[in-house]
Amino acid sequence: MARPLSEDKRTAILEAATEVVAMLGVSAPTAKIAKDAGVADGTLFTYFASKDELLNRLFLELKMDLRDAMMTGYPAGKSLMDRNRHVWDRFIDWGSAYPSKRRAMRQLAVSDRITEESKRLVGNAFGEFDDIMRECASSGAMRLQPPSFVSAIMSAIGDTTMDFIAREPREAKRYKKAGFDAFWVGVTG
Amino acid sequence: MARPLSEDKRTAILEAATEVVAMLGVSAPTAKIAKDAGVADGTLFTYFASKDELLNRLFLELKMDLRDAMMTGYPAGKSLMDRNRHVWDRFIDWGSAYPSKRRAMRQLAVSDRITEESKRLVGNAFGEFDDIMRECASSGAMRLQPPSFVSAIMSAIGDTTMDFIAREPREAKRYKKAGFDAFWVGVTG
Amino acid sequence: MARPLSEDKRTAILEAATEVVAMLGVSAPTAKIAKDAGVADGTLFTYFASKDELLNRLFLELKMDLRDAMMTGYPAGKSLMDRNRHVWDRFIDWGSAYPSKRRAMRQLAVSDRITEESKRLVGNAFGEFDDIMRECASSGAMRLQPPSFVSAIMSAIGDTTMDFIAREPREAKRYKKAGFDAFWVGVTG
Amino acid sequence: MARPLSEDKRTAILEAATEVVAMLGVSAPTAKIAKDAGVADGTLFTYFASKDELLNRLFLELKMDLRDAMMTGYPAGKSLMDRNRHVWDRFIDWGSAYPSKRRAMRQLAVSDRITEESKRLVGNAFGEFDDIMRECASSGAMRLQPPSFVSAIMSAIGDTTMDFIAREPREAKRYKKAGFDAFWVGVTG
DNA sequence: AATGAATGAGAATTCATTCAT
DNA sequence: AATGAATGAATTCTCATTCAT
Repeated sequence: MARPLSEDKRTAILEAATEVVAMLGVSAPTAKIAKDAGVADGTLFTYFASKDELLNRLFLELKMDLRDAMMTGYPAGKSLMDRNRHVWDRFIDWGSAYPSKRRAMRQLAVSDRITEESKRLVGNAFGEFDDIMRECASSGAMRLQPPSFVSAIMSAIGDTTMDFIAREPREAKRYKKAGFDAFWVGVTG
Repeated sequence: MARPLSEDKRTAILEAATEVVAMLGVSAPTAKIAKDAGVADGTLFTYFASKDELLNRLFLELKMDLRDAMMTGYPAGKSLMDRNRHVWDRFIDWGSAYPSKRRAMRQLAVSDRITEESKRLVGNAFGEFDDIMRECASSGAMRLQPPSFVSAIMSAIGDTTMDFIAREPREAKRYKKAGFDAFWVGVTG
Repeated sequence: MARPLSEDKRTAILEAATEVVAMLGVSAPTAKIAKDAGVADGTLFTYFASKDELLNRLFLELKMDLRDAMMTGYPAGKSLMDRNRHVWDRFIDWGSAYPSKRRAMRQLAVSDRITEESKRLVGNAFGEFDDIMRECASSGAMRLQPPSFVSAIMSAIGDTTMDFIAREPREAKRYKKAGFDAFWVGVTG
Repeated sequence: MARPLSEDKRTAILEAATEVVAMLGVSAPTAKIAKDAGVADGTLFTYFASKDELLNRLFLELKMDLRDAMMTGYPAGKSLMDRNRHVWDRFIDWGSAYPSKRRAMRQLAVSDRITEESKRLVGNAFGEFDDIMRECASSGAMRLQPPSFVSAIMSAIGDTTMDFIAREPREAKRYKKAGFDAFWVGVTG
């Protein structure tokens, strides 16, 4: 091997892609991504075989990043609500701290370029939340629903909450609490 | 007058656009839309000055269509929950009956081609739901939140619910009820 | 015949074409010409079979208009120089009075859409100037040249003169005289 | 560096553009220019950002080419008439030798796609002729005119002369002399 | 491996002309 | 005859991908 692939370049491409996709959607030109990443147009394709591969990979990395954020410092021994709130808080904080990641993720999620395989992989990676959700929904309105549904509802309310926080950052705390309450009461109540 | 602009053609273009945008996103080629609508490439532009105008108009029409569906048969005199459930049911039914409209609407909603003006118009048109939401949230976790937040949460949970129904149509009834309960309890509980 | 062609409409189209071609060149859209003329897009084609026919006809009309202007009040009995100056003055005055006609004529003249036939017709119509030019060039530098060459030189100097007058209208008189002198001395001197 | 921009390709595009614009005017399709230049459609746009840029650049290059031709071998020490005739001869020879360049230049000159900036640049480049023209016109009919007017008249007579030479190449010598005489006498006489 | 020029298949419009009304 | 909607070929420019250097 003449020169090994550089992890730095790969990361730079993914980071540039995050910004550019957040801004321009999935139709963002690879040339712009390459330029913002500080590499040549062609170089992008030595790291990702095609634009679709880049987008799918980006989707996965963003999702993993979010999952890691949500699980960091997970208070395994604490009460159900504490654990749930931990996940929720990390979720909202991640989205507030990295608005581009969130916007990019959303663009990718509705795009037809994300393969079923990618979605499956993400589903697996988020499987660990199913246990929490199962526990949450052991009684209440969600009692008979699959944990993935509960999980999706949390995600949906979380997204909405982040939208409002993005628009009114000063009310972040209030929305963050209200969103969680709506979810928690709705699911366990 | 020569040939008047044909309402049929306009509708055909919007319907074709709905399908094509649902499938391919906002980057769907106008040529494909025109072809599916059964008109010539150029004809599309006598009905809509540009692709952006078409997309914005489509967004508005879809939103109005949804609003009308939600308000049809609104049981003004009934209990808050009945009225709320009416809106919810119509929302879910609309999304289930017209999956393309729903998918197209979602593509448009995240796209940067929808102008602020369009969003404002939609906001106005959905203003009547604010009153309902305000009433819903007169007590409970959402007590101090703006009605638009409550409304957005209902929309988010509804979307999630429709996703699951689309994937498991046989469980439609169950998801529809569970989604509503999660919302209702979460907001009023 | 149901309704006779209207001379007014024909004239309106030609006048609109003059303005539009002056401004946008021969690639000016027929739709714009029609609109400015106050007629429908299709109507233009009942008066002129094609855009090319319109352009050629316009070219001819403009040239005839110029020729008529140059010959109006021609002082047949006066001296050679007086007659020549008359033609020159009318030429410059016409161009100054109708800058659009002049610009349109120039656009048409360099365009590949004017047929040889049109050019021939114009040549014939300007044939009467050949006699004058022949007389002018009976001695001097132009002695042995065809009158059409002398004529073309007058036209060229005239055009240049009009360009400068258009740019510095206050110096109109000076340029007009200087241009004539250059021509007259150059040809007869 | 990867493949450097090829001066050959750039030149090929400009040469193809010269021919095609001479033949079809400024509305000549870029696809035809690219094809004639032996490059792909898209390649044209890596050398020129837009068609307008290509046209402006072509205009400049043609003008510079003409200026260089006119100044090559300029007999600085010789008499005013000799120097003037030198410029004239080179002018006519250039136009006769490169009829496409001349036609293209004319198309561009009347087109509205040439920017004021381009015209200004050309004006500067031809400024050195002003000195010659000033000297020419130090007495005679043009005594009180700006050198640019004298220069424009030379250009106009030259153009006319070239037109006639193009139509009757056998009389080239005669027209060339007659044209010069008309100019020279007209300006200095 | 890295570069960026080269490619050519689209993409959104435009527009002369036709034709239903 | 007049209208203006309908047509579809043509146009400029973009962009994912390839490949010479």
